[in-house]
Amino acid sequence: MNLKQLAHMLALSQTTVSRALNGYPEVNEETRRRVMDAAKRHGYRPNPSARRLATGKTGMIGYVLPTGAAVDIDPHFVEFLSGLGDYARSHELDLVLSPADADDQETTYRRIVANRQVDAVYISSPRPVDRRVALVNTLGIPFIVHGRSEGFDFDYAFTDIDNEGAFHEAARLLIQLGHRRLALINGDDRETFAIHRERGVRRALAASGLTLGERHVCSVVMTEENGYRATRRLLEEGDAPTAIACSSLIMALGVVRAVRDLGLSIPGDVSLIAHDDVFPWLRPENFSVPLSTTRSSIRLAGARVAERLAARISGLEEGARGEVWPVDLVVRGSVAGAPA
Amino acid sequence: MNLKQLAHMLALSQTTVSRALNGYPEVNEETRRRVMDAAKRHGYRPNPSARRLATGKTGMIGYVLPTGAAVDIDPHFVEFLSGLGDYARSHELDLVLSPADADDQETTYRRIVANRQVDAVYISSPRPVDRRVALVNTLGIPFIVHGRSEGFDFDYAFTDIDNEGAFHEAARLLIQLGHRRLALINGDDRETFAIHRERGVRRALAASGLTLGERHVCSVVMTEENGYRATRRLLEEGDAPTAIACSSLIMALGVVRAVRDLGLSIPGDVSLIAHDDVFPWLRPENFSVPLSTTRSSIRLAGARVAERLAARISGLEEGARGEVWPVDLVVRGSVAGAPA
DNA sequence: AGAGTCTTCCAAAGCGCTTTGGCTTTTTTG
DNA sequence: CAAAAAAGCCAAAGCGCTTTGGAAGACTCT
Repeated sequence: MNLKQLAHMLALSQTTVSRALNGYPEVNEETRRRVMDAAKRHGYRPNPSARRLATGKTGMIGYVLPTGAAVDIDPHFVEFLSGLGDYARSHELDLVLSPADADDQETTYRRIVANRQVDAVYISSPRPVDRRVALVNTLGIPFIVHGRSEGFDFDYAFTDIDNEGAFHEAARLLIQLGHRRLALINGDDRETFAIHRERGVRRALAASGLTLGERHVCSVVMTEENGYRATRRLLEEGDAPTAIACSSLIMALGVVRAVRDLGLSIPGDVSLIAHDDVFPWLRPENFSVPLSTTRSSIRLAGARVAERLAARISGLEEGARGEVWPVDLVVRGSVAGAPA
Repeated sequence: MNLKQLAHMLALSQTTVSRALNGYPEVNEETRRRVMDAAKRHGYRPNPSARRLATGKTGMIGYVLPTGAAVDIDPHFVEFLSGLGDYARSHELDLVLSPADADDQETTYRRIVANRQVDAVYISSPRPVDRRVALVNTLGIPFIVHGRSEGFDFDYAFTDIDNEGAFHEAARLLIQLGHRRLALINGDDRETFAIHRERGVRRALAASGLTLGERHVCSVVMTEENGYRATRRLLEEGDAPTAIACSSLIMALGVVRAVRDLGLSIPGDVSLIAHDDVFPWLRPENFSVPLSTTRSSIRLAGARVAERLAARISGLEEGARGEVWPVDLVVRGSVAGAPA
């Protein structure tokens, strides 16, 4: 059933039917009702391909997915997606993932914009002066950055959490408990979130006249294994830290394992606070020693990004508004006063 | 730059240019070269929306993503996606995720087929007599099932691993080591893979005149927490098993934690074998006690599914061919002879 | 040389929708 | 009550591509 047929059976023109369906004002309310009614009764659904061609609107939001044998999609992605999808569903939006060579995403961005394959895109895991942000900004497609990039001469729209504040609070708590040697097991420090977290820790230390030892901060891909290795290294060297801040729950698993393997205990010998993105399948309260965390649901962020993208697509949101969400500090059993 | 302009500047008709570009035979080879050349030089790319409208081909493969506040996307998904994306990229295919109410995916399937939004779809985590498989089969869109459904009166194309064989081998090994009381911590037993795994274990036990105790098999969502709980329950009750087969590495984390919390050891008191889907961020060889696994890369499966979908789209693959991949049994330190 | 066959190209008709510009008819207004 | 404005509808022109049905010219064959 296409528009032509529907119009014919209503003895109206395609123009009128189209306008009635799309809520244009220049059609009699009764006519509109008739049309709407007939459309529903016959299950008429405008052909999206045709609509696309005519309007340029696709009803899809895009994401350029870096791929390659050596590229691992972050498990956070799926949780973010969960939130995004949930919102998208309620607004009849689809999500298109365009796989790209991790080293050449530009081509793909240009393609999806030039081809008008999507109405808007989002960018995740940004770095300072992220090229993707600059590119997408000049290409002129609506977009939201999940996270923050920095150092541009333009503003843009983003949704981020207060990583610096979160880790500042975490470090401050540890310092208050008497810890003097903190360590930070961080994610990839080319990404902004990691930079912000480190900054937060340093700021808290500095406020008490302390510093973050050079060997007490490390930046690794956030795997269980790397958490383990980093912790072994930290605790086996001289000048071992008495408290660790950790950028992910998955790494924290490794931290816990390493501490135990060394015959030490949490929080007796080492206090631990990790960042929790709120995975349903890995809960900090269920660690052997319940884990203190800085908590922010990445799923909620996904839903929010979708919401903002939808708003931008329909012109309800404009401008370069950035928003920063506060992060909860949840104290559980994994922190205690510094050992004597 | 569109076809019209390109044709005009070449002093050819749109027909010829279109045909030259799409490799039709009825065009002079030299003309074709000229066209190809000009197209490349001017960066001409056919508008996909227009092509879609004309041909119905979208260059996209679809996946219906169940969503909802209570729905968690399986972390396996992202790894599968990784492989899928990697292959899709090399073939200029995009992936569109259509979020659907988890309880009403049918509407979404019907929509994407009726609207011709994608050229093919894949289905994951199938159950026996899975409605999605039946639906998609009648809708007549090319599809591949990742996993297996059962009990239909028709055949279909799938790519699956030998879950039964894998768990049969694992159980057989444990039995050979003298274990008599095995337990299985399984995934959702409404899904085929879990059913197959249980069947494998039972078959191995039966071959030695043993059975799987009713309380020795459990079916849970595959989280660390559930692995922990299941293990506590298993080991604290009478008639505790001396060996555990576990359907996922994430649950195995919980198993290990529970065993340790009970003051027991692996493999001294309990032997453990888990299924490893090969996550880059969680490796069985890095468990405190290196974990024996049945191993099959879900990422490779993703790439294979993409490959088959691409083949089906271009008509290179037909029929209801199903393929079943063998699974490696990798023995590491977590298994040993049964305690006396 | 004339008929038949390829080869190579083209004009035009879709694909199904939106939107422009215009034409009636009805309502408002001075 | 005539003129102006508003309301309600339509025909037709796109959007940019593919594909059908020819047609002209080149080639083969008897």
